[in-house]
Amino acid sequence: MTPILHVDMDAFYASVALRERPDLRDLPVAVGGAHRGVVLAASYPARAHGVRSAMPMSRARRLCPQLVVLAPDFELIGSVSRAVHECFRRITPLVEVLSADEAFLDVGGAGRRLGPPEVVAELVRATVHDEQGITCSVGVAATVSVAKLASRLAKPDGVVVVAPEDVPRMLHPLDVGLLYGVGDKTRARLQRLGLRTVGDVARTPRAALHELVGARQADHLLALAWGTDRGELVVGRAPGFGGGEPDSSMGAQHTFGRDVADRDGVLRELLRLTTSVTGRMRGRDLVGRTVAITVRSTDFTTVSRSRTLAEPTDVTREVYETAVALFDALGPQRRAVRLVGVRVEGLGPRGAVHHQHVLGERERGWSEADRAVDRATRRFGGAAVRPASLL
DNA sequence: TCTGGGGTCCTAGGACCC
DNA sequence: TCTGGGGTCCTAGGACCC
Repeated sequence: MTPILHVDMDAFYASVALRERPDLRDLPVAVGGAHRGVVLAASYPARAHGVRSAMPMSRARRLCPQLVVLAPDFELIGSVSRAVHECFRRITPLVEVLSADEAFLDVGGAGRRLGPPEVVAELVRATVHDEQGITCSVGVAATVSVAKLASRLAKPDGVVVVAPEDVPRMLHPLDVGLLYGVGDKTRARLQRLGLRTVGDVARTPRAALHELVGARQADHLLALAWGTDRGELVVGRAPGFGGGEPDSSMGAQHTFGRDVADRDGVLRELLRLTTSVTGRMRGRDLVGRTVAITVRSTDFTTVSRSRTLAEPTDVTREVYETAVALFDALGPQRRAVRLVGVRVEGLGPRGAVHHQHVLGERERGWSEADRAVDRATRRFGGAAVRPASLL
């Protein structure tokens, strides 16, 4: 059994923002959209007022009227994230990146060089703090899910080590909602049946749990509840954060500042979103076969529709026309639209596509037009070239 | 000014095929 | 002609994670 570290930045987006604004350090700060947005991260003073991430910003402001709201600087966040991942890889090459601010480190090999896991954990924390000026917390355990729980218990700015023999004692009193994969809905379902703690789940017969949440989820929960999930890392992982397999879908969605009642307004946004998605696809030489749209109405009801094409594509025009057809097939909108989204699924490398038929004149023309736009965008920026209807 | 935006995975039914 | 049984693809929705 090799020790695994789970490293998790403390209030990452907020910490990055506060690095630029040290004058706000002791004030309640939230990063997120000021309008119709949610809290992406809350500083610890803000948390003291009950502000949490994923909370609507309007609610956060009610809880804490003096809350300082900052817009996220995604470029800065991305560069700090890459730098932090680099710190990890200097300590061990065995890094599985989970997201911008989280990773697992297998320090079995580094142990010989650097010492026992708790010493390596402190080394990681000191390095990140010295180089990036932000704090993180580290959990140490033999499996990934226990390490992840341990880092949570270590927050903020600490280390928690869980020895294998301590796993049940440490896990079983915890709320089931802390298990990876148990969100609000599953937690409520389990609670209705009297399963409140991890220990309650651990002691439930497999067959009974199968009935409750399905076979797959049941096996998953039992493994987590006993701390017997995987102990090997998938090095790389998380596309965009450090390699790994390409995405299997790419999409974009937008919540309107004010709900939109007219078709043209929705289609304009669909075109903007499609342009962004297919541009990203071409940038990574990916094509996809299934086009999906999401439409959320004023009353928050959300529908999705998808259509699989005969051939994979990265052509803006094709994806857009499919998206419009899917939208129109919904019929006249009875309620104003709050959000629309476009997603292309079933992605694969462009080179691997064998065309069943010779590309028609029309398709080839649009494909070349897209590439010309991409070149111009690279040279002159995104504002330089855009569809006429977006001007 | 209740409820963002980027994803992944699972389920379940129907079509279709052998 | 009392009706199997997989496997795969497609679609819609839902839950979850960061």
